[in-house]
Amino acid sequence: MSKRENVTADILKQTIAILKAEGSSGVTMRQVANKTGITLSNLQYYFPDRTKLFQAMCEFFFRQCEKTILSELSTINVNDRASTNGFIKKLLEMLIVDGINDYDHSIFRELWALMLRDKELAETVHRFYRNYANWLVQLISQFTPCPEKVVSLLIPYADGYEIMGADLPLERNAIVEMLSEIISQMTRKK
Amino acid sequence: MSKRENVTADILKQTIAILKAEGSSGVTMRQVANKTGITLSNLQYYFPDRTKLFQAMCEFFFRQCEKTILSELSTINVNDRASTNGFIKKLLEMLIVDGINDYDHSIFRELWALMLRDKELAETVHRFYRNYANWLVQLISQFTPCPEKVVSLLIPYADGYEIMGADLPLERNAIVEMLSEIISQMTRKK
DNA sequence: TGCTTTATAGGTCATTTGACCTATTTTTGT
DNA sequence: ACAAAAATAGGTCAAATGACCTATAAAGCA
Repeated sequence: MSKRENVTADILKQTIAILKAEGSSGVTMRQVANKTGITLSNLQYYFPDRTKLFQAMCEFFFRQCEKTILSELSTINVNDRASTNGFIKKLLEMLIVDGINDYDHSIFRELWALMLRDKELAETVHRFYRNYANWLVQLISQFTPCPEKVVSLLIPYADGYEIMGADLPLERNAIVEMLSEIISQMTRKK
Repeated sequence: MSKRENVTADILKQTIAILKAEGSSGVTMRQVANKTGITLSNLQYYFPDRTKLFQAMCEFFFRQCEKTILSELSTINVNDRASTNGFIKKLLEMLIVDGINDYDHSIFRELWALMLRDKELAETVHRFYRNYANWLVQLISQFTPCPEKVVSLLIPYADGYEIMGADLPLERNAIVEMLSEIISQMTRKK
């Protein structure tokens, strides 16, 4: 890896850490430089302005996210690829989590707000979601005849559940059970 | 209404408008004062610091939200309270919308981010969701034997759909149809 | 009417911040 | 080894911001 790649990776990691800890208004050029252990001028050499830093951070974050998702899903494939129900159950256990237990979730919340006023950022986020959806459709298509339906149900639900799942009248277990039933019914019927 | 109530209501409306237009970092004491047409000092007389302004805005916003939801739902009750399917379909049409078409949705995104670092704000948001869920359970209980399941499915899904529904493999119509089927199946089976 | 409370106005101050600018120093390629 | 490019450092500046402070003006009330 070149110097440039190393330093920029360091910068972007620290940027994400600050975004998580202090929110978007906490991400100042000076804060990022300090946390990275470089000078402000040096940071500005790599990222001339704040907007470029944010855009780069966003792309870096999603690349990292994709890795995380892939490695998490590889856990499933080993054990439960045999039965459809087993696979779906594992998938649900993975997707339906409280935001408090999800390290990346705070970053998503920040991006959902930031993308409202930054079209380039918005496009990056939407591109991630489209990739994620397509990729999950492919994965699931071995287990159900209607992968698009399952994915269109699960992804939005998982995002919403991270936000306010703790305030629902049903416990997580009951919800996972419910979704599991819904999906197996979909799979049988079609 | 007393002077105080009038002025504070004006202030909070403008605060929300700025939050929507420019995000949380755009909400400065001076901006709010200007938009409201009062001086900075006068604003600080009503809200001594930024934190108090945010907390008050959040509560004001949710009060306003509850009114909106109630008036929207009163639209349904007149026509379609007769058939369960009709009611559910109308409810879905109302809940499953793209965030871009929902005026309040930007504010929610800001609050989801802000509440990560403000416990008081977080409690206010969670209280809103709990109220909303309880209230929707009550409303739906006339139409289904398992209102908790329906609500636990719909609220998180609606929030998630506003965020990334546009990136799903299925069109909105197909999704509304799918959810409608899921709910009527729930209602029949139990 | 006069007195007290409420409301409004103007100003100051230390800090923070992003964007520049101009040296040096280090690395790279020849 | 040396010229060119890449990287790092230090400093400046104007603008914005939250928090205060003090002085009027308006309203409410005795």
